[in-house]
Amino acid sequence: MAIIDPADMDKDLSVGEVAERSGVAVSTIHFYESKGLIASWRSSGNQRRFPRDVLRRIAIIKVAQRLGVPLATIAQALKTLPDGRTPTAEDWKRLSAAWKADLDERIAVLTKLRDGLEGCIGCGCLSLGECPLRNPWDELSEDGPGPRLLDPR
Amino acid sequence: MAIIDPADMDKDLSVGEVAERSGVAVSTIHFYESKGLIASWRSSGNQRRFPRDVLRRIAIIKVAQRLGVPLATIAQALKTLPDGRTPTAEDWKRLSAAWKADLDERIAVLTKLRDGLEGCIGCGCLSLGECPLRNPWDELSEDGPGPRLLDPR
DNA sequence: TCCTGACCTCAAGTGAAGTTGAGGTCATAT
DNA sequence: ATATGACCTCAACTTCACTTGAGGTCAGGA
Repeated sequence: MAIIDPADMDKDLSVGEVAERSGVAVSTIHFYESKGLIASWRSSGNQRRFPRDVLRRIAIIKVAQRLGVPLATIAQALKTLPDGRTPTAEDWKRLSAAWKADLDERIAVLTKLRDGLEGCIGCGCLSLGECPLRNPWDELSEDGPGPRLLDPR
Repeated sequence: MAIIDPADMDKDLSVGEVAERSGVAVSTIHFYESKGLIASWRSSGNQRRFPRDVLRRIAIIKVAQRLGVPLATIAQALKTLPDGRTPTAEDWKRLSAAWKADLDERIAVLTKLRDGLEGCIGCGCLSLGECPLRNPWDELSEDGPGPRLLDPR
């Protein structure tokens, strides 16, 4: 396959074409489909055929991942989009605004952590019960009290 | 065992005592030992006995993890500390300063990402090759060019 | 007709940071 | 004497986001 005939521009895409045009591996596309992030129909020979909106969906997935959004959350979000319709700028605005809020919060958490660290570099006590670096509840609280994994990703 | 006899204050600690005083699970202590992050000797009955400096080491491990440092890196750093000697404030200063630099950089990366996102929320193009959100090399470059996982943790 | 390349499925492996479980030992309290 | 609780080892399981591999199908070109 050498040159794309303009008449084919609105044809659906094979998995290899999607891989090439989106920059993700074929296996990743299979994987995303298995997780319900994207959808396809099958050709007569049982091959996947993807509507073109899959490219935009994959773009959204990849950006969201850079923002630190887990795939399961992305899947939720993508389910709010009409099936097979290319996500509009409006859709993107809605999704990305939500993710930006998450990102803002993660930045805030890390910044507080850094400030706490700054104060503690000189101190060095690290005592459980006194050191703000060791006790998440104080100024560094992330998500309210209660037992919680200390994972500030 | 009810009240700690002050005369026992300089005794080595069992794994259960370490767990209680450090706030981590016994299984985690086993795991850290298997990874070389901490060390112990064995009692006559083949039980682990930890020198008291293990508490401070675990404190350092936990703080480093909050900062996002992987265990393998922490292990490297801890190997620069004399065996069995409680890490001094000086030691802590050295280690934490290095980790703070990492943290600063991660905050910087996320901040750039957020700014890029801000610009792109209105745009919505997401095109591979044009959108700064999709192309790590531009203003958002993390670590120089070359193929690289897009994982801004 | 045969070969090649793109595609298919399903299972298993990767790595990080542990957790869980089975089966066994040891010391002490009743 | 026995039961309890703390400890021991080793293997397998967990989650996330994929990748790798084995074995098989299908369409087009020489």
